[in-house]
Amino acid sequence: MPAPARKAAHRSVARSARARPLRKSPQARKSVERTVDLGGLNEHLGYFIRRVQVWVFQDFIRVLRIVDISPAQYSVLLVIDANPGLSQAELARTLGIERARMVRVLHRLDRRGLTRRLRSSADGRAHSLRLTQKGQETLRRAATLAQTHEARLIERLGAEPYKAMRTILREFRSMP
Amino acid sequence: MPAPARKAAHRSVARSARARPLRKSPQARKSVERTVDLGGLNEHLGYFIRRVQVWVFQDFIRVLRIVDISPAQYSVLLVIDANPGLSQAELARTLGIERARMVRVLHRLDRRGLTRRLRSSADGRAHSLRLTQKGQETLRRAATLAQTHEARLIERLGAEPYKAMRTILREFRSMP
DNA sequence: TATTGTTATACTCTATAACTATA
DNA sequence: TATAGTTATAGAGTATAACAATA
Repeated sequence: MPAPARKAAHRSVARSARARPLRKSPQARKSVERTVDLGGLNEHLGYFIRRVQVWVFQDFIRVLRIVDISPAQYSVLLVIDANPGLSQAELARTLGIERARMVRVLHRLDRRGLTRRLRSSADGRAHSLRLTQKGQETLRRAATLAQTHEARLIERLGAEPYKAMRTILREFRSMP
Repeated sequence: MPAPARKAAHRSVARSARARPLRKSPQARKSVERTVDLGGLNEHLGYFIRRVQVWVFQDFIRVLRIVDISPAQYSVLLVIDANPGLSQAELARTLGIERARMVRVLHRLDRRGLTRRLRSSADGRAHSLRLTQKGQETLRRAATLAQTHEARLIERLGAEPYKAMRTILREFRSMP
């Protein structure tokens, strides 16, 4: 359910300190550039959650570019793989993606030959979702790359903080 | 730098268990609806980070609807307030928002009379950003509401996990 | 009546390229 | 040559409403 990004762009905050003449103007404005104060933002966890989340998506997209699978597509493939035959509505509710949005996501995966939509035998309205052979192969390749991404996240957060966040957030997920 | 949402929509995963006849079809498909397996997604912290982040934005937007301030706008107001006179480029880099995107954000805040863009005396190219009187008042009201949101997040995560994540993520932020 | 898949509309956000005016 | 502000464009995501077929 993410917002893919094409390229790593955002960097901000900590810019690589580059040596420069550093003119002594009244406020020495230029030298301040690297130390902008976040102000009250420091008191909002949501801001920092957003920053990590953006980093995660950018890294994920970069690492999985070879297979051209976005975070949203990856989540869809994994859930179909784990629940063959489930419907679009079930899938959408599970991942928190709008039903209307899911239609396009699946259209695209179908066009690429990664998924199939069969008429459900139990419910005439519903589609029964499956991965194709190619879909399973692509998922396998994607999963390997996704592990690389995960390793980078662990390295970046530190093993202990990573485990701590895992415990905390998997709990959060199941809440009402 | 967020993606505002109009209304709380996403719910998914844990649906309020509703009593139902529960027909005993071969796979009892319907009863499965509430227990769709996330599969390999369980091994990706990024997925859970994304879910909390979405919750945070939705809650923030809902709580601050009275003042009509989005997460992105709020972050912009806070940073300008803490660094009066900074330029658009500095602001954009600090928050990880594209320079081009920042133009529109500030246009809108200017139109609402919350911010001002003055010509910088030090650099003829740059704008010197300030909050107006109205901007400061709006920020004050927004900050009060944002504290309400923060309290909800703490309640939702638990005080200890909240503090733990705060420590972890504020560290993450300053990394290269 | 409610749900499923679908189409359509409006808006936000990201990424990119290009232009101008300054430095 | 590089940077600041700007405009424009393409694509993805979100929120909503509405519709036909089916339950």
